[in-house]
Amino acid sequence: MSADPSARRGIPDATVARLPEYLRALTGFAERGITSVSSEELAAAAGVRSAKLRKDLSHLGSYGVRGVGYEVDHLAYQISRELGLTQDWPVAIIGMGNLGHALAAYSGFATRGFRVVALLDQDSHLLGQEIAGITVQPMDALTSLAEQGLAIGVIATPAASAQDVCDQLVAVGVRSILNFAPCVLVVPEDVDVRKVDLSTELQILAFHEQRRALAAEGALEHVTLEPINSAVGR
Amino acid sequence: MSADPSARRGIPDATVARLPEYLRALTGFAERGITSVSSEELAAAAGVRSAKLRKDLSHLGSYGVRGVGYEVDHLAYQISRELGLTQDWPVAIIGMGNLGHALAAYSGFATRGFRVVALLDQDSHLLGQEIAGITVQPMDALTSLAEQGLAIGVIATPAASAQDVCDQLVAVGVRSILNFAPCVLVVPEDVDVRKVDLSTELQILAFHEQRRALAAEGALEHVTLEPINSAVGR
DNA sequence: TAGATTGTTAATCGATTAACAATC
DNA sequence: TAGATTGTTAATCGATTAACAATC
Repeated sequence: MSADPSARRGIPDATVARLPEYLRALTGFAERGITSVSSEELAAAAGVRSAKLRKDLSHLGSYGVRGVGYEVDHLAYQISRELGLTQDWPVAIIGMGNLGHALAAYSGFATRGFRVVALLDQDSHLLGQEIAGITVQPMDALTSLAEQGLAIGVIATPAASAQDVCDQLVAVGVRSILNFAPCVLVVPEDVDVRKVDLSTELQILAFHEQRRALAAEGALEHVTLEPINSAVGR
Repeated sequence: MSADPSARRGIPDATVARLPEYLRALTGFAERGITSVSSEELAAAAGVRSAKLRKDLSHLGSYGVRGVGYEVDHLAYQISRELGLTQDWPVAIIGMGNLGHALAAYSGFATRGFRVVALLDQDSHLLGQEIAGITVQPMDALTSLAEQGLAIGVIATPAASAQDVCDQLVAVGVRSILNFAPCVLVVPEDVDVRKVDLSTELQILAFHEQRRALAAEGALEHVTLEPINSAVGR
C-alpha cells in the first residue's frame, strides 16, 4: 500500500474493531517503558496472530521498520489518529438506573478521546441529583446539548424506552449511538448504532457450555469438539 | 439439511451470535399474541435480511412450513434448546464495584437460563453486604461454589485483577467467562472468554464519526461514504 | 389448484492465514 | 554483509446474498 496517507481508504470493519485492542496493548508497553515492539510481541499482547496484526496495520500505512519492528509511541499515535481519538468527543448518557449510574462512574469513558458532558433521565425525581460530579438533567436538555456539540449518545434505559430515546437523539443530530438496552433500534442509514448486550453474550456462552456438556457425555458421537478459544487468535 | 437432529452439527459462530436476537424477537411476537410469523416478518424484527435468517435457521433444522411460515412458540423453543437455555446455568459475578453492582441488579441475568448464585469480592469491607438480595462472599468461596456447580464467571473487576480472577475461575473448573475488564485474558484453549468492552465500542463509534466529519469537510475527495448502518442488515 | 413461503443452491464477497520477497 | 522483521501476495476459509426449486 502507498505511503501517501490520502490513499488510505476503506479500512475493513474487522480491522477497525481490533485497533482499540492494539492501542491498549501499545499503551501497556509504553507504561512499562518499552519503546519498540515486533509484530510478534504486539500480536501476542493483543491476543491475535502476527500475520493478522501486520495485515491490519498495513491498512493504516507503513509505520514499521523492516528488521526492527514498530516504535511504540509512534504507532500508538497513528492508531489514535485513525480512530479519531486525537480529538474530544462529547458523550451523553441517557437513563440513570443502575447501569447508567455505573457507566457514569466507569473509567472507560475517562479514556482519552471521550468526555461525558451530560447525564439525562426522564424520571423527574432523579433530576438535579449529582452522579460522578455531573448533575442529572431532563430529556429537554438534549436540544441545547446538541447545539453545543454532542457526538455520541449512550442509551442505558429499559428496552421499552430505548427506541423513543434513540429517536430523540437522531432528531437533534446525534449519529453515533451506543445501545445497552436489549432491543434492536431502527435508525436512518447514516446513523451508527453499536450494541452492548449482556444477555446475548451469556447466551452465546451457554451455547458453547452446553456443547461441551453434550460432548462430555458422548451425545455428539461424530463430533470432535473444536477448541473454542485460544490465547492467540479468535 | 436432514431433519435428523443428530445430524445438526457445527453451527457457524456468526449464526450462533444472532440466535439470541431471533429469540428476543420471537418473545416479542409471542407477547403480542402472534402465533405465526414469516421469515420476512421475523427478520425485520431482528434487524437482518430474510435470506440470512432462513440460512441461519436451516442450520438448526427444518422448523418452518413452506407457504405458511414459522410457529412462534415452537421456533422459540427450538432456539432456546439449541442455545442451552432450557437448563439453568449458575453464574457468579466477581468484583462488586459500580459495574458489578449494576450487573447484580441487571435484569439481563434474570432471563430464563441464568441464575446468579454468588457475588464475590476480594475487598474485605464489602463482604457480608447484601446486593440485590445476595450476600457478597470472599474469593475463597469459589471452591465450594464450583463443587455445587458453577458454569459461568462474570469478571467485573479492574483490569489489574482480571487475569488473577480469571486464573482462579479456570482453576476451579469454570470454562465460560464473560469479561468486562478492559484487558485480554490468557486462558487454556478449552475455556471460552467473551468480552464486553465499553471503550472499544466507543472507539469504533469515534472512527466512523470522524470519517463522517472528514467526508463532510471534503477531506476524503475520492471516497463515497458508505452507509454505516441500516435498519435491516448489518 | 393457485398462491405463498420455506430451505437450499451457487455466486459473491470479505476475512484470515502462511509464506516470502523486500529491505532495514 | 548476515540476520531479522516488515509489508504484501496468493490461497483458503467462512459469511452473505439473491434466486429459485420444493412444497405446504
